[in-house]
Amino acid sequence: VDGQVKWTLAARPPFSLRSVIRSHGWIDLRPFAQRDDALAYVARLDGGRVCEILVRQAENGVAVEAAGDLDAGAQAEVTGMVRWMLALDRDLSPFYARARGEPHLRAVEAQAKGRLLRSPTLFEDVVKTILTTNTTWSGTVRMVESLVQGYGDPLPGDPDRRAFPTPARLASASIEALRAAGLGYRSRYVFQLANEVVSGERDLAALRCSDLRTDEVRRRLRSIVGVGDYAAASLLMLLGRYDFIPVDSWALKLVSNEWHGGAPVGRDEVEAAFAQWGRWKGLAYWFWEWSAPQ
DNA sequence: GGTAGACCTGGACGC
DNA sequence: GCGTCCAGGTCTACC
Repeated sequence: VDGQVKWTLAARPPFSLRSVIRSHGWIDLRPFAQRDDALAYVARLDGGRVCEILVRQAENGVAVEAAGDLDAGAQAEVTGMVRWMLALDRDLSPFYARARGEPHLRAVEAQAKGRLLRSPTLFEDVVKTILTTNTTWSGTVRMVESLVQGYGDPLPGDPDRRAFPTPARLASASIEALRAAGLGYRSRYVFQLANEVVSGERDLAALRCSDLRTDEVRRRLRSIVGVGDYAAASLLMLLGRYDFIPVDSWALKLVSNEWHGGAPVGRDEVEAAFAQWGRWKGLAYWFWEWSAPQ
């Protein structure tokens, strides 16, 4: 259509785009997509403009490409988004130092594992996380797809692709409409969160700043209706706080096979298995190379 | 502070 | 074919 802007961003080494993309399932959720070796994302910028961002591995970081004639302000906004989505500045050196002594984490440093792909806004990640609970992964993919198609702003030139819905757009929907979109009982949670954000009653952006204690961030996340222990731990991981393990049925299975001979275990056993990792507990769990076949 | 029951939905499994 | 169970859990109502 119109022009393209291309620029590069440095990452704190070691960095691997491929490892970020594979860090968890988020890449399968719209508006993320994978295009060959590139990470694609349909972004909605501040003024409401929608554009596609393409990110590729570069020498010491990533090359960013955005369609359309972005002015300096828009370009700066995209830069901020990409830095956040890929956690380009994250320093994992203490984790890597400890991981060197652990055979089950041997590969993390060499493959630059540890960064988790995240959405540009915490709102989007909270909604997506709520949509992972008590369902299958294919269900999550379907629900996010439905939300984006139904309420996201279209990409000019390719209106089948859409940005993630804004809180305002979701707040202006109805619980019934969201339920009909396939969210089931979770529609109430998404609707309420969107309304809290729009009214200013809930400041998710504030949770991104790092000077709050992890306990306090966790308390605030848990106060979102629909966010329980698992979802809060998951979101804390995305925020770079690894003190809690997102214990789901899968985690129970893994720990049971690894250390308990397949006997049923509970949340406590999962936490205990990784307690020695302290503030790196969540990462050690997430990137653990399990010895038992899954 | 801890634990049954209910909850949208669709895919997997047993009969 | 149909019922049942359960999934990357959480809420609510009761102890």
